[in-house]
Amino acid sequence: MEKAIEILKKNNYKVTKQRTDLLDYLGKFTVQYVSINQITNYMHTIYPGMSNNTIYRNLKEFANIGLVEYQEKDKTLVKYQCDFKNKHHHHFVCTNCGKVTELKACPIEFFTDQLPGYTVEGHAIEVYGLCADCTKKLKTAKS
Amino acid sequence: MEKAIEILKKNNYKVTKQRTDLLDYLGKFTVQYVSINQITNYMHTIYPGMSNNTIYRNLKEFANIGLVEYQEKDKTLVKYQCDFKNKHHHHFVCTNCGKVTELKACPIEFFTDQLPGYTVEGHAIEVYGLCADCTKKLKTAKS
DNA sequence: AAACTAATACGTAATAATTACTAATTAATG
DNA sequence: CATTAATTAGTAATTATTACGTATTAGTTT
Repeated sequence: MEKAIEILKKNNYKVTKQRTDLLDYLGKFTVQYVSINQITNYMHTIYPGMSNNTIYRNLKEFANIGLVEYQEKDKTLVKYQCDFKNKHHHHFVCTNCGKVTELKACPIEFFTDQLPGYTVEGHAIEVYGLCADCTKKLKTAKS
Repeated sequence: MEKAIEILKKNNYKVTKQRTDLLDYLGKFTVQYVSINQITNYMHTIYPGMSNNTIYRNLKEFANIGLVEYQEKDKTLVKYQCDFKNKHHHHFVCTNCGKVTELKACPIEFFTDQLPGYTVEGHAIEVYGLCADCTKKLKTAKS
């Protein structure tokens, strides 16, 4: 979590105990998402009166500086950054076990190529299905 | 709207006046999204006591049979199907004027190729930026 | 190390957005 | 036109998010 603290400081955010505890918790979720609701429940065990505002604001700020990623399909789910060296990437989400796999290649040219004169500023991509493990399990279950 | 009614029937959905009126209204939105909230307001002018349930359920059903498309980024926005001949496609959304442009090519192989052993069931893609018109306008505005 | 200050958090409430559920209504079928 | 299964109304509950004034605190300065 040292890296997260550094990034906070680098972006002129204060390092509060609420933030470090939130980041500590989020750090457990790098290959799966966790619901904001569950985060709130957990944080309330440490800070019983913690404001929703504080949680929502911090998650947004963390996302802005690349510490946290929201799930595209369901914005009530977030996870800790899984690749600090390549913050721009997309995810495969297993619909069975929830495991998240980072996608390396990003084919944005595919789209920019068919949009002459347009200014492409951003894009969202997310792929769903069964991870390799779940594919195996479900195949053998059928046979 | 004849086509929409046909598709409803083909999928064993009853053709109610609420549905036809809803589809009539949605039909105005093929190149831009409309908020569910605005839809509700409009429908209430025709059916003052119309239930939220009815609107949400119908929108979901319409989406399932390809009559309606949700915006990926903001699920409170929907639009009428813009391409019945190629229902699987993605959208570019102009962040300035809201205009939606259909993307033709879909590079899903890019992702399946890097996911050996996985079962890819679906994906969501959406591209954002300025459409050609808004790009021009904003360029000339600067110069 | 005390004081300062801008950022952050609290506490409470309001607002959206969505879903739930039962009774009443109605489209489609024969 | 009678039947029935699907659909809708009406009402309320739940979930998710935002708002805002006050209090607290991290980081800085004196």
